[in-house]
Amino acid sequence: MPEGHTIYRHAREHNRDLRGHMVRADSPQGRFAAGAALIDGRTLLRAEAVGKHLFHQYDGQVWLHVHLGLYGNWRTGGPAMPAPRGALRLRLWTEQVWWELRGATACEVLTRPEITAIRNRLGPDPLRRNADPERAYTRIARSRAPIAALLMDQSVLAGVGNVYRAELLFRHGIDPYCPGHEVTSEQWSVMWTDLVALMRDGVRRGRIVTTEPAYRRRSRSYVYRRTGEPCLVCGTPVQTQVLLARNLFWCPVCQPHRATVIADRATEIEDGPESGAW
DNA sequence: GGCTTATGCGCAG
DNA sequence: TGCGCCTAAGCCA
Repeated sequence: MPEGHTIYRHAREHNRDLRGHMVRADSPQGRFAAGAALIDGRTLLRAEAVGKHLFHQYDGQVWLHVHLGLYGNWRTGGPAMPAPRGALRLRLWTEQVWWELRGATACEVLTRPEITAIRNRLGPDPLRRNADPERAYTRIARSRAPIAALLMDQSVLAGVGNVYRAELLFRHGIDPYCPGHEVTSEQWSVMWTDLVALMRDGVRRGRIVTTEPAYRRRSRSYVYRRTGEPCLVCGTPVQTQVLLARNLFWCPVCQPHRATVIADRATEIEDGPESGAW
């Protein structure tokens, strides 16, 4: 599931497999033929994830930008490369390994200024060590938009998708419709710390798991895609509503309207007997 | 095997 | 606001 943790893993694996190697590239589907021709035969200097964006830097000032969108996916294997199947947008390979890209929203060769422009429009990425949570909070604190919408806005926060959004709000007892400016600095600080831990855990596992161990056998998530099912904590049916064309999931009891209760719940979770697992 | 739904985002209008 | 992307997991038969 391509939220930030997935892209971060891809970048890490591309560095492991391709960095420092002369990389062959083609586009059996033909849609990226010109771009693949530009990459073919160059050495990968570095792969890097920023939010949900993946960048490859090749020698000769050639940059590849990939955004998986909803359907995109990478597959890998090697050394023998299989015959092309389906709409295969891009293949990258060396003597030892191959990578296949299908269904991506964006797959393009860009110039350095274009790469910089993409990076500049992204908010802080919780998976990056130097990320500044205050940059996100500045946007949140001056917005009347629902916090659920702000968390998905990649210019506020980079790498968070629908799953982390829903689960983070549940874990902190926050009503998804709480306006950004009602979220206090203290609350944001706790949420950010939790989000960093959740996303790092996602990188480690290769999947999103947000429930505490006590609930984990019943579900990997508290509310995401659990419409109508009982809330793991209080039993109330999980609610769904479409917000900005995306499904929003929440528990109306555990996520009361606004601030006061939030601190209590966050503490409860952090002090839980199983919290060491994070 | 078929059907439904989905993690995202840019674009048309 | 709704569509296109065109894959894959999860579900049902």
